Amino acid sequence: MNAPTFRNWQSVQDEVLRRIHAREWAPGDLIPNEADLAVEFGCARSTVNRALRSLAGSGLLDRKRKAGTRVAAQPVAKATLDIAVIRHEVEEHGFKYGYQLSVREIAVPPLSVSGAMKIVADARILHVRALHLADDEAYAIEDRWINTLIVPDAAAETFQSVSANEWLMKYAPYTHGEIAFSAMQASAEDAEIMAVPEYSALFAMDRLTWDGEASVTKVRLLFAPGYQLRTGL
Amino acid sequence: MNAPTFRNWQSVQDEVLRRIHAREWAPGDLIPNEADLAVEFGCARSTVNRALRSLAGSGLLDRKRKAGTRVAAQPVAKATLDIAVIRHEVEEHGFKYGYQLSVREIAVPPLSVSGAMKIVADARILHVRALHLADDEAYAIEDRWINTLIVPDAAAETFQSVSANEWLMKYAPYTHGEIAFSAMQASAEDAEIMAVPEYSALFAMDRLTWDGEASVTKVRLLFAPGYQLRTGL
DNA sequence: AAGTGGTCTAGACCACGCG
DNA sequence: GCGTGGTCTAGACCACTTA
Repeated sequence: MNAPTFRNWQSVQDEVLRRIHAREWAPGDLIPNEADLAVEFGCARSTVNRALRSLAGSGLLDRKRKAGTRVAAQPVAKATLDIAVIRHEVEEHGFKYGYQLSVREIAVPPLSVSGAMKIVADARILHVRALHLADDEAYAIEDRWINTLIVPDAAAETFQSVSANEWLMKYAPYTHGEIAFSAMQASAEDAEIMAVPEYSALFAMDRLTWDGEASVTKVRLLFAPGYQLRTGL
Repeated sequence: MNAPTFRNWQSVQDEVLRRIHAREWAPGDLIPNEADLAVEFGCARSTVNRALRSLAGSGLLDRKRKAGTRVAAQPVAKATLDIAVIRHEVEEHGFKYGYQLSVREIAVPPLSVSGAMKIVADARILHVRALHLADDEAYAIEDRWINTLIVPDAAAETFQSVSANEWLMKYAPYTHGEIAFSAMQASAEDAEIMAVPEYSALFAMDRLTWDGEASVTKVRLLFAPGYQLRTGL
């Protein structure tokens, strides 16, 4: 029954997980502090800290100075999604990637776009629409507005062979952004482009990225029916 | 031009971000090793390590032993989603939460379910269907199968006042799981339950959780039209 | 006021994986 | 082989928060 010593932070983490799982530490319970656990586990406090901090990061523990560490009563599952360049996503699934540019214009965006991007309502910026294909079938429609005041280089790009999706990832760094997922009915136009029935349910991903205070780009990706965004828990 | 010293790992991280952003370190570039950076920044190597490890975790750097640290050429954006209990989600938006159980039965699941859960095809397990409401309007339909071999306590729960969604979060720990998001057309039945037009586009979240080798529960949540899953980047 | 987690340090050893 | 990141240690100081 003598505890083996734990030699690395992952084994400490595993042991903590085991105790939570075995209900030795039930949801809501206060667990021993780092110093005590370090003694018990036979390792340095920083090792315990690393393990517990990581678990707190994944939502399983709630930590507060002075108050101590508690097992989360209602663990909020944290799922991490990897949002890659579409071409890579398609090729990783073993399909042939295709790309068709349909619109490239300098235009005044709708108010919903200029408002979200915090640019003056009558500013003319770059608008790009394109279709991404997997094995010659529609994969996703990209509808994007690019703030050419912030990314002037984009104005020189034709986006005929390299998608804006890919180009921006490489040449337009951002400091932060927002992303939203939803389900949308295909418009008549979208349905025709994708060659799917009208009112099909499409998976929508809306992204808005910022460079400091200035918006970089706003994009809506509409994925063909059947698309799934997956990850582990 | 004399470099200020960096006193904590976040300021080191900010400086590294600045350099990447300013293209002093371009995508694909090899950056100095930890020891050198520690000297330059006037801090301990472990501080630099913490900063770089964190950036690698968010996909902005690629690190390999011996090969060193490179700025990611195609940064894969990592978005972290917080999947909370539905009741909390609704209440946080300021709505009144409601819940209606519609089905609670012991039944043989369809093959798609028993297959995914890796249970024998004719096993009878617990099936629950329920509607979650926000301000008396349909918010989400929950359709869930619970492996009562693994979670025997669930068989004693009526789920009449506490949703399975909430109960399981508290009493059925899991070691890992999978989650998938997609868009689906509302079936006639779903549309009626939610009081929305047939074929509306619904946001679907499928989750399957495991306790070691055994499946715990499989759930599909269908969210009413308009639902958005949001997060930062 | 005092206990807790958050972080930094300086040094050390190790595992991986290029060359 | 050997340079790199990955990690551990023992000790220290600090910031936050609760009692």
